[in-house]
Parts: sequence; structure tokens; C-alpha cells
Amino acid sequence: MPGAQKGDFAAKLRVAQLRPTKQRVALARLLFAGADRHVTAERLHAEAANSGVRLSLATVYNSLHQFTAAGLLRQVIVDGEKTHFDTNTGEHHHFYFEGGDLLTDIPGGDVRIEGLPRAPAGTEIERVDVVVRLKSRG
Amino acid sequence: MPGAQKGDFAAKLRVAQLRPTKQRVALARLLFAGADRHVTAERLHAEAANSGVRLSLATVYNSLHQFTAAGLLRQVIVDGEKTHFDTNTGEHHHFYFEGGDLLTDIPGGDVRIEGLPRAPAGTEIERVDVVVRLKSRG
DNA sequence: CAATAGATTAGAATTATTCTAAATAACTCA
DNA sequence: TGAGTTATTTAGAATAATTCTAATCTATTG
Repeated sequence: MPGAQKGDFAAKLRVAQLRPTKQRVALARLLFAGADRHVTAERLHAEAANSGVRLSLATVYNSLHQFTAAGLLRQVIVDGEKTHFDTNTGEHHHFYFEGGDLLTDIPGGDVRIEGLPRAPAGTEIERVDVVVRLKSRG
Repeated sequence: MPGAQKGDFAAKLRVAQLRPTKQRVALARLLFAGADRHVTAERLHAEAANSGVRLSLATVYNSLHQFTAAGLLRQVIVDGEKTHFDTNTGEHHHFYFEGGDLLTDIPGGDVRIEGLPRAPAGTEIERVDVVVRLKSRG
């Protein structure tokens, strides 16, 4: 099976109804080749540049949003300045290191949240996000 | 006790080591006169203008941050675009209506979170935020 | 391969927020 | 109270993340 490596990402994109362009495949490789990870647009753009792929920041933004819409990524809002994207789309939560711009996952299965009120009339719960904000111990 | 109304806010500011200027007192009145509330800088600025107080947006930002540092307000990060400030500084969580830019409180006492892992070595938990994201029921 | 729909791009535009330096107002205390 | 000191306010410039635009490319399809 020659070309299998590369084909994985192209196939993944095709399943998501996204044309597997050079840029999208390159970003998909950076995002999905290894373990789950968290990225910002800026950082992913820098990484792409480092790994020899030339693409514009606009394309990174476009792709991150398209991947998110397709369910391949999920947005994590924790710091008001930048948007973080998470390759782990399953149920889970986050540790966030204030200032450090660093996120790590808390497996969802371990966490139970009890006593939440019902969703207000006319609405339904889309998702429950838990962010554990950390500071370094003085 | 004449001037008691106004004095409340000036006193509150003095306790917080903030000089009770006309602008800060006006903002404090808007924020703390009634029930707990959530505001953005832009909205508070508009409200101040409506209530006849002329102050700059920069002052609103300054004041919101100073109030927050003094423990009178708390920041709520839920939507990546704007920062929300909450007059309820006690333990509690939030419902967030996607798109609607609207926040409501979930009393903290009712909610229990179990199964969180320990804070990573060298860090401690500063706060645990729960955001229940709502969408309108289709 | 030609035609077409979709993607990429550079750079301008937008938005929230912060910064800067000058003008103003609050506080101190003699 | 009034001079002097210090903190605050302000308009507008600056910044930073993100989105938009219009033109240029590229993948796909027949």
C-alpha cells in the first residue's frame, strides 16, 4: 500500500467533505499524526512554516474553522485573547495554566458534575465545559 | 443621614483603596446598586452614557480592571470576543447562550464536581469554572 | 484537457483592548 | 483654604487577534 501515510489525512479530509488540498493535508498531519494536542492559529502557522510548508495565516484560520465545523476539532475558550483548538473532540475538560498559555486535558470519564439546574425554557444544553485554572505554587 | 445613597459607593471604593472619583462612583452605582449582573466594557460604557454620565471607554476598562483586582468584580471568559465582568464574586457558575451574548448565574452551592484529578506538581488550583453552553431548542 | 467550483493568498479591514502623554481632579497639610 | 503632590481621566494612537475581499490558483469532473 504505497502512499498510505499521506492517504490517511487526505482520506480523513474527504470523509469530512473537505477537498484534500496540499495545505489542508499538511495541517491535518501536524494536528492528527500524533497524540492529542492543543494549538492556536498562530502556533500552528509557525509550526507549518518550520516543517517547510508555506501557507498563509488566513488559510490556517480557515482550516481550523472548517475542521471544527466538520467535528475534527473543538474550540476551547479559556483566555480571552487567543482561541485554542483541541484535537480531542470527546467529552473531557481542561487544566489551564494562567499566563502560561498552556492547556492539558482532564479525561471526561473521571469527572462528574452534579446539581446543575435544568436548561432554561426554550434552550438545551449543548455542552458543559469545566476549566480548572491553575497558578504556580508560591 | 443625608447623602447616604451616594456615600455607599464612595465608601465601597475607599475600602478597596480606590479614590472615589466621579467616574468610578458612577460606574459603581451602575454595577452594584441592584441585583448581581454581568457586563461588558462596551455595554457599561453605553449605560453610563444613557444615564447622563460622560466618561471615556478607557476609563471603563481601567475601572473594570481595578474593581476586579480589588475583588469587587470577577472576569468571566466565555466567548473569545469580549470579556464579561460579573458582580457576583462568590462561588458559582454560568449558563451561556451561544450567540446571544447573554450570561446567567448558576448558584455555586448547588453544583458538585467530583473526580477532578489533583493539580499537577508545582501548581495549585486557583478556581474551577463551569460553563453550561446553551443553544435554543430547534 | 477544458471548464468549473472551490481553495488560497496578500493585504486591507474590523474589533476588542491597551497604551501614551497631556490635562484634570482628588487629596494633604500647613 | 490654597499650593503642591499624586492619582485619574482622556482622546487618540497603537496593538493583536481575527475576518474579509478580490484576485489568483488548484483540485475535480466529464
